[in-house]
This record gives sequence, C-alpha cells and structure tokens, in this order.
Amino acid sequence: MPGAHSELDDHPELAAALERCRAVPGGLVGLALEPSVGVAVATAHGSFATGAEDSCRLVASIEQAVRPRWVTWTSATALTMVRAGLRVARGWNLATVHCLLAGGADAGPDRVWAQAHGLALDGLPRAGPRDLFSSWQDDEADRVDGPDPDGPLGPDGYLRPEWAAGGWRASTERLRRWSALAIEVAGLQQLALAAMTSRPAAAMTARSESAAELLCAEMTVDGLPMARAVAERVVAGFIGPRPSDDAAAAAARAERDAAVLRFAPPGRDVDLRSPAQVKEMLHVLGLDVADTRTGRLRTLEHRHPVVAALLAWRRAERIATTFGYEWLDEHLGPDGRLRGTWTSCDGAAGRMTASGGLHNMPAELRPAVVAEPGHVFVRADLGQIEPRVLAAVSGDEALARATLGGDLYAPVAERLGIDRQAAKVAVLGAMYGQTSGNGAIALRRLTGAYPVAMAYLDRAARFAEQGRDLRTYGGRCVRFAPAPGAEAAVEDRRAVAARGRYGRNAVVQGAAAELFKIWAVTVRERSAHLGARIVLCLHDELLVHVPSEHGDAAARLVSSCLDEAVRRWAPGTAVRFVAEIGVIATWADAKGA
DNA sequence: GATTTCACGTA
DNA sequence: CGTACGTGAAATCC
Repeated sequence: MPGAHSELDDHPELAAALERCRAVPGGLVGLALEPSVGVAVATAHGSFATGAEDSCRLVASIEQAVRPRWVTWTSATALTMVRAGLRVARGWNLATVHCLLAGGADAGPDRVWAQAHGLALDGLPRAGPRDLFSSWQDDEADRVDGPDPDGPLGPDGYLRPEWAAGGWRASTERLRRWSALAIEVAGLQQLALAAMTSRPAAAMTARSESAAELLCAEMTVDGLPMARAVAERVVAGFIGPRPSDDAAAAAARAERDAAVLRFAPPGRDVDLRSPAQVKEMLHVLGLDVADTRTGRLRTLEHRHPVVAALLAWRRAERIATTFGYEWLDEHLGPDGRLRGTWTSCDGAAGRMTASGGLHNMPAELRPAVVAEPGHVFVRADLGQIEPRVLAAVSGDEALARATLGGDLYAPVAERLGIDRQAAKVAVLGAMYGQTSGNGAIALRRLTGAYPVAMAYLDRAARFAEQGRDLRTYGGRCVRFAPAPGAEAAVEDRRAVAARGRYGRNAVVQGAAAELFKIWAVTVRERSAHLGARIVLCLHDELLVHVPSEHGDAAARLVSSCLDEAVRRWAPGTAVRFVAEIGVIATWADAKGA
C-alpha cells in the first residue's frame, strides 16, 4: 500500500537497517516480543526496541515491508504472535534448529546458546533455590562482570539462567539485547548447517522446520472445525446421552459393566478396568492369556461370549474416559473448534505431535469434523510414504524404479517372486526391524533385490545398537550416544536390539517427517491467498480448510506443492511420491474410508 | 503425590 | 521379538 502510513515511518533508523537487511535474500531479523512490554528487532547491523504501545503494529509493518525471516528463541513467540493476530511468512526458530542440529527435545535458550557457542552442556549454570555455593558463584560473577552485572551473559559465557527463564522480557532494553543475541545464535547455527556437507538438505530442513513451528502455532490457535451436535451423537451412540449428574453417570457406567459381567463367573467382583482382574476372570472361564490386549482377545472371540462383550465394552470405555462429553467440554470451543497444542517436532524422529487427542481420535468421530458453512476440506494423504522415502534417502536405484507406479508393493512383489501382501510385510518389517517370524525368506530376497536400501537400514540399526548418533537425510540428529559424562548403562540384549529397531525406523520415519513438513509449509505458503488454512496434520495426511469456491484450486495446489516439496527436499531424485487428494465436506468423506 | 504399567487410539 | 506418539486408569513406589 504505497503512501499508507507505516510504523516504520516513525522509526527511520530502523527502516534504514531493514532496508539493508532486505538486500540480503532471506534476511534474518531477530525478534523479541512481549506485547505488554514492547518489541525489539535486530539485524546484523544493529538492534532496536520500542515500548508496548505499537509493538504488534511494528511487527506487522516490518512483515509487510521486508517479509524477513523472523528469528525467535522458542515457539512461545510464535504463539504470542498468532494470538496477537500476526501471521508471518517465514521464521528461524532457534530451539527448533537446535533440536535438528543437536538432537533431543530440550532446547531452552540457555542450552541453545551454549551449544551454538561450543560451551559444554554439562556446565550449564542452574537457576533455582540458592545454596551457599551458588550464591557465592553469583557474587563472584557480579564482581567479575563489572560494568554489566545485569546483562544476559555470565563471565563464563553462558546465558544467565534468570534471562533464559523469562527475565529477557523485563524491559525494552532487555528485549533489545535478547533480539540481538538471537541474531548472533542464528548466524552460528547457519554456519553449523553449512559445515554439515554430508547433509546438503539440512539448511532447507532448518527453514521448513521453523516454518512448521509457525504452522503449529496457527493450528493451536485456530483449532479443527468440529460440529458439536454430530460429535455428541457419536458419543451417545457408544455411551448414551450426556448424564445429568454424577449419579446418572455412575448408573450408565454400571449398566455398561453389567453387559459384560453377566457372562462372568457369579459371586465374583471383577473390575473390568483392571487388566489383572480381567485376566483372572478369563482364566476362571477357561481362557488363559498372556495379556488382555484387544488383538489377543479377538482370537478368542469364538471361545466365549464374554470376549465379544468385553471388546465392545472397551470401545465404549475408551469413548467414555478419553473421547466423551468431558473431552468435548474441555477441547471443543463454543466456536466449534477442537483445540490442542501442536508441537512441530517430537524430539526423537521429528514428527509433529498434538495433544488434546487430535492425533488419536477414534475414526468414528471423523464424521464430526465438518467444514464450516461456505467451506470445504481438501484432504490429502501421501501414499506409501515410508518405502518411497527409503528409496530416496538410501539412493537405491532399483527401489526407486519401484516407486514409479502408483503401488510400490506390486513391482517389489514381482521382483521377489512373492505375493503383494508378503512383499508389503517384508518391506515394512525391514523398516521396523522385524527379524523373526516367517518373513525371513522374503527378507533375504529383499536384501538381494534392494541391497542399497537394506544396507542403509542395517547401518542405522548398527549405529543405534552401538550407541552412536544418527542423522536423517535432512540432517536431524537422533541421539543414541550417552550424555557426556554419563557412563553407558548396562543393558541386556533385548534393550540393545530395541535400540537398533528404533534407529532403523528413525532414519525412515524422521526423513518422512521432514518431507511431510516441507509439503505442509509449502501448502501453507502457497494457498494462504485462497483463504486456505491447514487445520490438521497427521504424519502423512493434510486437512486444509478452504472457502468452497477455492476447493478445487486448493486441491491442485496441494498436489503441485508436493512436487515442489520433493524437488526442494531431494533435488533430482528419481523417486516418485504420490498423494490421494479429495475435496470433501467432512473428514469421514475420504475416498476409500 | 509422583512414577510406572497396561491398554488403545492414530500414523 | 517391528516403530512412533498422547492419554487415562490402575498399580506401584515412595
């Protein structure tokens, strides 16, 4: 909007600094935002802070004028921005990039600072109750620090715990210094990424993971459209109408229990919620089981009617305890949005996670996920993403050829001389670490047919077993090495093997998560102008909420964004990735579902 | 009261 | 004796 007044007009020195920043593509701008205090921005040329009055407007002006890559310390800033109505295009989240580089989920500013500066992490100063020793340290620090006892850094070079714990937002001057430190750390992280020559995609991953952090903040704030009436109808189908009081709830529960207990041995009090008591009950009825998991019980369904009753009870109990009326009251807002907290990276293999049941909602509730009036969903899910990712990251040309069709398992089955189902089990087993069972023959043939891919998996498993850190294709560190200073724990063979399976899976699952997130943030960026919003990410599935008139256009974009994501993630790869995409009214309307 | 175990939902 | 996560209830451990 030329001629419109911008907050930047009031701050010419800041405008000049940003102008220089704009000359650099992807220019980093440090941000420290505490709306009740003020805002600070920093470029490589200097830092600037102003009070609370216009903090959010200033950020919006800079976004419009420069569209910088906003450098923030943690995801909390992204949430603060979204809650203030600020949706920015690009980010560099220091915590997110730290996790990528160093592994683990622990990425407080103190840790991030220390890692970036090569300071030992086991030397991190601690906040908390003062004992004689720590107060002596503080006195010493203040004395040595001389002119700046109030600054962010101790004499040892570490961030002061008080700053890291939130003291950075105590004043505009502190915000200013905090934003300047952010820029410094971002520069060091970029150097570390550039030095990682064996993982050329790592810098890309850092950018997309940072954008995923912005997306997660938006999904956390926006929520998932859900029709309360439909949801309550589904719940009622399992556990009856909403109980009017505690007594009614208890009565309904007793009634559900009774439907199972009528098959139980008489004169015996069985708590169906206690696996031990259920196991004992089954034993009395002549059914001996190692555990009472659903899968095991299903094989016994024909032996006694109590089993079917128990399985139905479990299903209802899951709804009653986890996805019932209380869940709706807690997570479904009056605006018809189901909300949980989204995290862009789970700390292990790098998948997104969501709380509030958003990632493990029973499929029966999907009909309640309904697009709002005048809107549709574009639902898209990646087909057979893990074996395709394996083909790409391992560089196995034979496996890459198998990805060219819509169904990867058909050509694999043909090549192995087995049926499709056996081929699928073998491929999945190889990625999950299955070593026993009757898949041994298929596994051997798999190794013969796709030696490069199999060697890639074996190497990952070996590293993990030996306690060596892994890096995914996109550069994410998956930690297996014992923490510095800690001695390797004594482990039995089972634990070592379990770690091997984890490592084997992590390089595939983690790389798939990277590709998925690049896809998601590309969709976020490319479809925003249509009014489209990603409202759910489910590992290989995207749900986009979009005005009805743009449904088809958004669907086409989701498809082209996948191509773009693949090109950016693995330039020149011969592997083909496919997505099923549909324009639907409710989440349950997915084709084939 | 905090942690672990079991179970089950999603991928 | 294939993976990951989040959640709730019971069991267990202070």
